Amino acid sequence: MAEQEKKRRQTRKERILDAAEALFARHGFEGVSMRMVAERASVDLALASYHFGSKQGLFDAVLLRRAEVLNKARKAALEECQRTAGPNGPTVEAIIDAFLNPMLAHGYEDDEGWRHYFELIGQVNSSTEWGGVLMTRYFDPLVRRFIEALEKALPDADPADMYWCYHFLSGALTLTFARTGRIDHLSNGVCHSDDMVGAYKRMVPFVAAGFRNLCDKSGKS
Amino acid sequence: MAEQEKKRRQTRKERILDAAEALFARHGFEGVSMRMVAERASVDLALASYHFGSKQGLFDAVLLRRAEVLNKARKAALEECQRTAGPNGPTVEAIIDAFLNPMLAHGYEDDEGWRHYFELIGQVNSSTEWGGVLMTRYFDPLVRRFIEALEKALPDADPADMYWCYHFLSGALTLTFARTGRIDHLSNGVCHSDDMVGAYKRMVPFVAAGFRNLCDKSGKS
DNA sequence: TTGACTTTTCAACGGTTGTTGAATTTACTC
DNA sequence: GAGTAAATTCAACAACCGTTGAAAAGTCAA
Repeated sequence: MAEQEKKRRQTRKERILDAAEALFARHGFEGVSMRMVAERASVDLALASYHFGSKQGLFDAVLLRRAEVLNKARKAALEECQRTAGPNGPTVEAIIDAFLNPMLAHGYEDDEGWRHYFELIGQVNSSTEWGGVLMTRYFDPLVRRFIEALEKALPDADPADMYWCYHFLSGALTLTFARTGRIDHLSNGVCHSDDMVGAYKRMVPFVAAGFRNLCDKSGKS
Repeated sequence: MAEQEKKRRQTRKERILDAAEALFARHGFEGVSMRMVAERASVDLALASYHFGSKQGLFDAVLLRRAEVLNKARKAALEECQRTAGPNGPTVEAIIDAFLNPMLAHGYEDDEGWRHYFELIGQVNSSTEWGGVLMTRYFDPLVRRFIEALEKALPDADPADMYWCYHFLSGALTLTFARTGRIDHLSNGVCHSDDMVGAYKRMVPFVAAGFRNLCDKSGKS
């Protein structure tokens, strides 16, 4: 009973979040009006302000909602691959896989919400206005734990090299999952933005090779 | 005389372009008003509409202005490295270097205009709204020539692998040159977004190793 | 200086923006 | 059913938006 009531209450609120997510992803923060959100959510204009305080509050709520889910999934994947690893800890590939796989597990096909969310992340991540603060607040704490794991897998790596390598990974990752359609045009249909499995299977060895080349001093001259 | 007059005419027009470039880079297309541009350029509001037709026309002009310069520099660098290469053509590293070096040559330090431009490119590239069409129109024709060169350096590569590798490169590149400040926060000051030389020196071997790992079948099992 | 032209300014248009206070409806407890 | 608080609607605010037509200023050739 209280369940049914809660469902109803969340229905409107989450409809607003879903609508805002889709619109912010496509048009950016300033390109979306509260009226567009309200109309898409089939809701009165004033309701979004009531629930989230302001347009900025709505934007933050959209960003935070799935960040928590994704962080939990990544944390679990990292701990899992650390538990099943040998005495030397997980390999570079296994750590990168634990970082990427949770995104694929939720977002690689039907789920419209996650697709919009990654589209939004792609924009926020490469925005000077918000990229420096929002991404830091939401994702960096866990990212540091992934980098620590990588430092164990690549013992005598220069920390600066390590951070730059992660930065390259971050750029490739967010652009790919944003699914902008660029690769479709460039490749004349040979590759598809929506082929997340194909992208994922190539991204892991690509960045792993990059990490190894820069951060693995043991096998080099 | 006609020179001096032309200087004056271009002064206002280019002041508008510079102002728009800086503002679009930071706040995006919708986040900038013609009044903001006019004020920053110390110019009447109506003048921007007069010179560029519309806000969209101004945006396109900003994007196109330096795209032409960059494309010419890249084209020259590619042809130069092909001319000085051996009979087998240039190496992967040399081709990637020809792609990255022109950006560094202009934008790695003082030049405020180029810094704003790369900041803008970072946003446009990862935008679903414009990334698919604008970047294609302005940059893809030359990108295809770079990919052709890479296909000669990596003869038996799967074209799909090649396009995905370039896509990863594109993501890493645009994010890095956008200088969002993310890596400063993440690394607690160990790395700096403004250290373009450091980023460049690491990016070339990073992506070259990725290309080799995916596209070089000759040396693998 | 006259005349033709481009550039710049001024003022204003209709339309959209985010937010809010008050009124209304809904949900649930006692 | 009365009472309470949350949820939703309505109407309106002042501020800002991009664009434009007409007037003014500037430029240069003849």
